[in-house]
Amino acid sequence: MSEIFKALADPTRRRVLQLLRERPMTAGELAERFPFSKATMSAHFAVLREADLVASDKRGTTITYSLKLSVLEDGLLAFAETFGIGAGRAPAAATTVTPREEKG
Amino acid sequence: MSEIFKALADPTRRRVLQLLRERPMTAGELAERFPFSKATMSAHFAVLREADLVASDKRGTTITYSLKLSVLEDGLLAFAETFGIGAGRAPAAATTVTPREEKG
DNA sequence: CTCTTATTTCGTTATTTAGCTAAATATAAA
DNA sequence: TTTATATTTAGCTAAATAACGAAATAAGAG
Repeated sequence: MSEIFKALADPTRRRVLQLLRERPMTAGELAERFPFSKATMSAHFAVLREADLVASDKRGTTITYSLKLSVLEDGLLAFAETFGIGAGRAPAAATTVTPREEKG
Repeated sequence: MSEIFKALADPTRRRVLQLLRERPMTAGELAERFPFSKATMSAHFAVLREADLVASDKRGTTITYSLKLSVLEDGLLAFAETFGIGAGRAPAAATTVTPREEKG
């Protein structure tokens, strides 16, 4: 959960995800759309991979990234539901919050 | 947008929001439910305030925090809709992403 | 005014993050 | 093998973050 939100907290990474929404793209294709070095972009890709928000497919020398929309969707939905937001049946507010640490 | 996700990226802050979902609570009430100093918790509250996810009401010497659920809801929904997630009518993927910086 | 309580702010420290350049790796082509 | 291309990794710096204890602030009680 934290990893997803951390990934989404950076505008560059959000834009990468938006680009991948249109179609899968290689690391280079993505990188040239941003004013940062390829190394910096590679680090951003790593964060997105950590959060499991993208899949990477190595083909020869190029790596193609694609959006794992279902992971993003499930993550956001799961969080939203704990607040009774969105589709969920708005679980009663009485449920005491479990003050447990992440399953990390 | 970044500020909301940054606020949500920390598990302590997510738990604070969950607690506030039940009822408004003072800074002290909230703080005593966590294993951190009041100063540290105060900093977390500041981040939540920055993101406009909580309202603070000063009454005498105590400050009562309450969840601004609509801000959380609108924020998540707005983001989700750009991905065609959830309620939204799934806008066509053809829309080119605007590579603009945050309005911050 | 003084004391106590509630909360924040200040000053410090350790860790993480985002950016860079340069170097390493891996694959394909010649 | 050498060269070129695509990408990541390594090493660095500056800035941000999360934590602490101590000091400051604000307000009510005596």
